Formats: sequence, C-alpha cells, structure tokens
Amino acid sequence: MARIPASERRAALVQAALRVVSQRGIAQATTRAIVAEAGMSLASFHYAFDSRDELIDELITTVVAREQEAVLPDDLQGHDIRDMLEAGLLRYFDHLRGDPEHEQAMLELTQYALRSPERHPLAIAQYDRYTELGARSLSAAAELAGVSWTTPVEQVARVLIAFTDGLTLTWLVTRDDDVARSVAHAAADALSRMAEPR
Amino acid sequence: MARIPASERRAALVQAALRVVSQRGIAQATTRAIVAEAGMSLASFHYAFDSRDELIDELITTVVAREQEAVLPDDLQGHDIRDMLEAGLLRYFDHLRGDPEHEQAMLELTQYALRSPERHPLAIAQYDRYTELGARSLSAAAELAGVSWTTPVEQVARVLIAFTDGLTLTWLVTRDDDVARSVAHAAADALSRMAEPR
DNA sequence: ACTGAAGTGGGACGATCGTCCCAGTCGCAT
DNA sequence: ATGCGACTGGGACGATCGTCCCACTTCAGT
Repeated sequence: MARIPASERRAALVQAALRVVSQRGIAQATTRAIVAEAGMSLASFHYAFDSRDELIDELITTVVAREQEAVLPDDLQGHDIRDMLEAGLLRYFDHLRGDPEHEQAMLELTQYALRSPERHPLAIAQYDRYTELGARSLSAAAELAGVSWTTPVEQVARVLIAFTDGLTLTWLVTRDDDVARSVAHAAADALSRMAEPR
Repeated sequence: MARIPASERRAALVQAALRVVSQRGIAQATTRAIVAEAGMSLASFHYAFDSRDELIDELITTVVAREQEAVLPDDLQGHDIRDMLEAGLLRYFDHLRGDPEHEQAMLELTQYALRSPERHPLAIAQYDRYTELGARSLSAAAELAGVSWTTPVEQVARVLIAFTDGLTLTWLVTRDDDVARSVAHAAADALSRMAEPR
C-alpha cells in the first residue's frame, strides 16, 4: 500500500464509506467493509480515525456539506412560479432516478443520526443545509417569476424539503414514476400558492 | 416462566420486538434484547421462530396490517374537501406527536425491508396497505363533500402517503410543529385540487 | 548515512451477535 | 398414574464486530 498522509486517507475512507452505505446500507458499513472498499488495511482505518463512529459522523457532515446545488436547478425554466417549481421538482426526481442509492443512503444516515442523542444535531444540521439550499432556489425562482413569498422563505423551504422527502421515500419503495410526477405536480401546486404577485 | 403455546409466544415476541425497535432502533433489536423485553429465554425465541429474520418479517407484516384506521379519522369534519383533508392530516400529525417512536419504527422497518431483495415485497405491501387506507378515507371525504376525484383515487392516495411521509420525516428531525402544520395545510391545498364538484 | 516520526501490515483481543443443543419440566389425553 | 409431546432454561458454538498492539517500512530533515 502506498504511503498516504492521514488527512487524505480520511477523505478516501469517507468516500469508501459512502459507497458501502449506498450499496449495502449503514448496517453493513463495518470497518472491514469500508477498508476493503478503500483497499486499505484495518490499521490504516484506526490510524486515520479514532473510531467508526467518528468516521460516520464525518461522513454525515461532509457528504451533506458537499450536497451542493447538484440537486438544484442552475437555470430556472417555466412561465410562472408554479411551472418553475414543478420543473425544479422534476429535476430533483431525475437526480433521484439517476442515483437512487445515494438518496437512500442519505435517508439512512438521517435515521441513524436520529437514534442517538449526541448525533441528533447532525440530523438537524443536515436539514438546515437542505433548507438553506431550498430557500436559495425558492428566492431565485420568486425573483424570476416576479412574485414574493407570503410566508418566510425558510418556512416555505421546509415545506419543500418535506415534499421532496415524501417523494423520495415513496418512489424508493414503489418505483412508480407516475406517482412521483403527480407528487411533484401537486407539491408545485401547493407551494406556488404560498406566493403572490409583487 | 409460565408455559405458553408457541403461537401466543410468537405474538408476544412480535409485540416486544416492536417496543424494542421503537425505543432503540432496529439495529439494537437483537434476539437477546427482544427476549429480555418479552421476559423470556433465548430458547423460547427459537422455539417460536426459526430465525430473527422470520420474526422481523412477521413484525413488518402484522404491525402494518394492524395499523388500521387508528391513523385515520372516523368522523370527517370540515366545510369543504380542503378543510376535511387538512383536518385529517392534522389528526395524523397529532397521532405522530403522540407516539413519534412508533412512526420512526415504521420508517426504519420500511428502510430495512428495502435493503434486501427478498424483503422488498414487504415494503411494497406496507405501502399498498397505506394506500388502501388512504384511498378509503379520500373516498369517504369526497362523498361527504360532494366532490369526485379527477384522478383515480388510488393515485391520489399515493400522493397523500408521500405527503404524510414527508411530514413525518421532517417533523421527526426538526420537531417543528409550525412547519408540520404548514405541510398539512399545503398538502390539503394540493390534494383538494385533484377533486372537482360533482 | 542516520534518526525519528509517520504510516503500514497482520494478527490478536474481548464483546456480542444469531443459532443450536440437550437435559429437564410441565400439562394433557389416556 | 403415567406416558408423551409440548415447552423451558442455561450454556455453548462459531462468526463477526470494533478496537488494539507491535514489529516493520518508508520518508524527510539533518
């Protein structure tokens, strides 16, 4: 094994852990499975991290931080705010269909964090990040459509996140594209009514 | 330990397993934790069940089957279909607030079933059951409000389930009642537009 | 070239997991 | 009452888990 500084090893292990969680679930993301995925030895793991928990914490933190606007539209399209929202939701749905395992992994990490009091803040931060990204998109869309939100945009964003969560969970189980599109349509409908012409 | 026929022991173990999953998560629902919760010995477990997997499968199946209309309104209230839907969603929210661990357990069981191909059908069945219950409520509400669904009621029900899932997940993380109520309001808004006067 | 720190490898530890075995005990049909 | 099948208890099995230890190798600074 080549010699790699511990900092780089940490990043490589986090990436390997994400792949393992995506493919096999967090329950199967053992230290041995992760180092096998990363092509390292067990000792390298505990040289870079004090414990498996420390890696999982970093996994949640960094992966959410890097979630970026990958999910969000860079060019908003549509005639009015409703169309824009639906287009954005459908774009998210395409992202979901393209990499279902990744979103499933995100869901599992959230639930995992929810299970221990000291990790709960990580789940909160995860949702704050989602809300921030959502609010940014909602603001941009309102700007382009010439409307303003009648409810604080953070609140609208939280509703948006709830809708995308529901879409994700339902589709992951049923794999029913038509239902997912109906959800996107209905969600865009509801959200657009939280805005009014400027 | 009193002598109990295996069939009753199965039911008792399933109930104990549900409590353990609710309180500590499915990862902690080991055979030993379950029998401790049930006040039995390990041997009793494997006398009633061939394996832990068999119990988990039965847990998913029976708990979902018994989910009943506990969640759903027995008396629909509201002036129009929109009000009825919002009242129903708020009623579900009350149920969620009253027993968050139960809904969290349901979510975990779904995700657990999603992780192995042979268990995926259980998750599908779980959602079919939800859809059935939702469709029944939606039909009753439409009847009372004198409207009819412009989309097949099963499809509307699937959207409803997605919305409640999103509400559940978001609230479990943030515990923000206001956001949950906003979600209920917006969801009722969107769903009501899938109906038209008769 | 020498040295000390950084990084690596493999084997081992104790804990806990699901499962199994078997001697023992209870209750019911006869 | 007695025999037999249903049920129980406790201890044990091998597998796998997270973590640790220690001898070893490589590299940077001198």
